[in-house]
Amino acid sequence: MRLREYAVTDITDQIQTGYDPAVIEPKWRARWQESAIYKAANHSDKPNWMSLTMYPYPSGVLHVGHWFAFSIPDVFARAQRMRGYNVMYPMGFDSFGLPAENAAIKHNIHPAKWTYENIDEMSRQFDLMGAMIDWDRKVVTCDPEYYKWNQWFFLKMLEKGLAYRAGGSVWWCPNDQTVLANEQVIDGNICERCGAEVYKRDLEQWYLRITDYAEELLEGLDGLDWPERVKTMQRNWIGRSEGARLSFALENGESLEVFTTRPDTVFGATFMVIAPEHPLVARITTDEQRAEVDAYAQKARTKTEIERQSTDASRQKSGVFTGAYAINPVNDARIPIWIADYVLMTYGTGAIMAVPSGDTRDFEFARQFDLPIIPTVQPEDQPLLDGATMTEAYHGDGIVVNSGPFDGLRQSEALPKMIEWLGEQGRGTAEISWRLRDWLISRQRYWGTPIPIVYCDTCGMVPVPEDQLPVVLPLDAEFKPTGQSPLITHESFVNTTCPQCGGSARRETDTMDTFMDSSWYWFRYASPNYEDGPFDREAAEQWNPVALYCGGIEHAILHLLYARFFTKVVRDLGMIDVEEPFSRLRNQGMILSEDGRKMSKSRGRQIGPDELVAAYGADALRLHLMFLGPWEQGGPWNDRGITGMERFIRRAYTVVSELGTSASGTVTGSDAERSLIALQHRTIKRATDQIDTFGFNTMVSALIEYVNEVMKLKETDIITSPVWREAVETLVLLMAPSTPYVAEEMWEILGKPFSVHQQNWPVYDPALAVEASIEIPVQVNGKVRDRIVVASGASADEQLTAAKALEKIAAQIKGKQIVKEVSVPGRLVNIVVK
RNA sequence: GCGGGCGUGGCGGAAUGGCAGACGCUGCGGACUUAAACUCCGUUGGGGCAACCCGUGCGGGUUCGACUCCCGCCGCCCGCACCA
Repeated sequence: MRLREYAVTDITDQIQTGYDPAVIEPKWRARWQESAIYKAANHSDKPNWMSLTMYPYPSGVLHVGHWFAFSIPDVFARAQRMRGYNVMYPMGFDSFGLPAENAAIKHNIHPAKWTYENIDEMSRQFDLMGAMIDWDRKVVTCDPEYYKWNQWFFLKMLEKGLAYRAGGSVWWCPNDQTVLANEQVIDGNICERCGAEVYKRDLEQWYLRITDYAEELLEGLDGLDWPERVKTMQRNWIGRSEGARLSFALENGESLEVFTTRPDTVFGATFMVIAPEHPLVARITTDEQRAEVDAYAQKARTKTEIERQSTDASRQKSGVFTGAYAINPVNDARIPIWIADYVLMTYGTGAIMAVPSGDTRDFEFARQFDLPIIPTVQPEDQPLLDGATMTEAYHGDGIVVNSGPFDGLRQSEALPKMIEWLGEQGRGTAEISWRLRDWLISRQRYWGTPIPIVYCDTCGMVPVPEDQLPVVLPLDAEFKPTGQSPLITHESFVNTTCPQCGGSARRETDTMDTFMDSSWYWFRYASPNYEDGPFDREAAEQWNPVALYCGGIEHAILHLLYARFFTKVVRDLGMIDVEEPFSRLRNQGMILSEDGRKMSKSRGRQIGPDELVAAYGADALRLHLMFLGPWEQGGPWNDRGITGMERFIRRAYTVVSELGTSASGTVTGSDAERSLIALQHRTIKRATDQIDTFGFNTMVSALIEYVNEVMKLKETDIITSPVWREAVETLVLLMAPSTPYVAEEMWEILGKPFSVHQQNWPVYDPALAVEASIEIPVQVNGKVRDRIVVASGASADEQLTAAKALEKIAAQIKGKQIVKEVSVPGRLVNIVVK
């Protein structure tokens, strides 16, 4: 209804220009739907190209940030289609998740109702945008037909030992009332979703063994055309460290295992540090030290992770001696064992050998508690290091000292030899340590996929058989946040029979992390209604790996790492032969509100596209979003420039409308014609190149410049030439991906058959792009003093001669000595004088 | 602390080592109009009447020529961060 309102105020305007988005946009939207031109067949004589964009959460309405994220990939998809690909631009909704549940609690509306209503509204807005979405492939993850396959994947992973249940210390969000995966905790202790402070709890939960694929997930990054930033973030997260595991004998007969990346410095290990939570602590602490150790361990437990890991300069190392000693395996030195909170139980073995001469943290600790320091690497060309006087640790290369048989070697040579030697002695082995932890997928919430497990009093934990899937999420549950899954109180869901013995049993009531849903959804697009599995292999092979994936940087680790993991699991299940899901990744920047802050719904800072579409049309809004700046950069929203885009469209529309039958003359081969052809081909090249490099802002510039030039020519004789017609047709074709509605309208005005979106992209011909003559600058001492017009293809000498003949140049060089003459054909002339 | 990115008019931004500020917005002047809006034309980095001079965060360097490359700073943003 809103769409109509604008016509009243701008009615005179339309009479003048004829361009009326309020009329043409609904017209073509209906036509596209009727003719189903955006349906992507799985098979075609053209190469397939899936242009995937991270599907949205159905939060309610699309704001301009969504348009930014979705309309620009649409431009790309449309261009790819015109360039000869069979393009699929699918869309779906990531529709399980907390906001639905929160809305339910707050507004007393069922999550399902809320979710499906939002999906309807957002689908409408996608259509408003003019996106070439093939809705027949829509994926909605809260549909039982979809989440059934989440459960199926879970069971397959269980069979393969990739899913397991285990107890442990896990992150708990008191606001969302659920546990979280490590990846969902940011800045040490903040919930990625809601921003609340999270803390650790000991709970038994379901995990997926993503660590089995750590090596492959790391190596696979090298071959991907992804932003370097994202790859770096994943590498950091996976955190591979090469080193060795060493075993230190204890005086009670046990041994203490440590992981170190610097086994070459083991001769400099003067004490050990173990995490306060380390299980050995209780057994090795001496009676005299016990009170102090217990007090420290207790204090460490209550500290938040962020406090413990803070590296503030003000913060000093703390720790307590256990009273126990370990034996350094290489020199039998008796060294004290301390506990300190700078050693984390969650990394390595939870214990370290401390080498204060080579590690900054150990150095600080040694100085703090007056522990000995023995240098093991002597930097070359520097005074001899002395443990008593060193002011900081040295971790560079140098000559090995104080290390028995290794003295005199270079540190870099000693490292592998030392590992080998330790191995021979049975005191250590080369080892690789990872920062990556297994993926915790249990959530104590309602609006998610039920985990298909049954607990039977006699059989224990029993997976729900495949043929009984899906385990349907009951719609009549009480979904209030209690810290337990709301399903617990749903008697008819919980109480079931054991699939093995038929006796009474209880269902698992936790649901899955919604990142499960998004870890394979794009496979589903290939065969969205397939019933014999998550996807039809043959169909999926037509579209995978995904040629282009667009989405926000915020998923650099979370979703993108999980999706890569799932792909490798799917491959190992023999379901499809794909190594990596997304060959090419591009991240859009974030559109902020006008005051530069995040466009959050709760703070009312969302800018809705409907009003803008009503006022300017979807085409103008699409152009405006393209033109804001580099797509990968984003920035604060403003609508100031949108009128410029509207003007551009009107000009194009005017040129097309006035073409008529004027261009029915013959080609004369005039300079004007040649010049227009050259302009046309240069513009084709610019537009084409800029699509490939995601330079959509400069692509729009190229189109605007083209229209502006063409507008000028409209007043000349050239409009009788067929060259003119071709130039105008090219304009419409080049505009088609960016402004799909008006391009379609203009194509019709030109008398061309439906649809402009099924035409071929104009082909650039370098030979035709050359102008007869060009203007180049003439510099004296690097400063532009004048310009000359030369025939294109003029030689360096010809340019120079012409330049010197210029009055201004002659004046500049008069009475001076020419030191050097630079003449670059087609670029410039520079005369250096003194 | 480590890693990455960025710094250009009033604003968004553009520039394979070759005319800095394309393109758009805004502003200013004009045409059209009874008037306004729309549209169209011109103009719009600073200084100067002009010739010219100064200008891409700061300081050096390489080069005939540097926003671009190199070295050293300053500032902002992002990621990682006691990971052994």
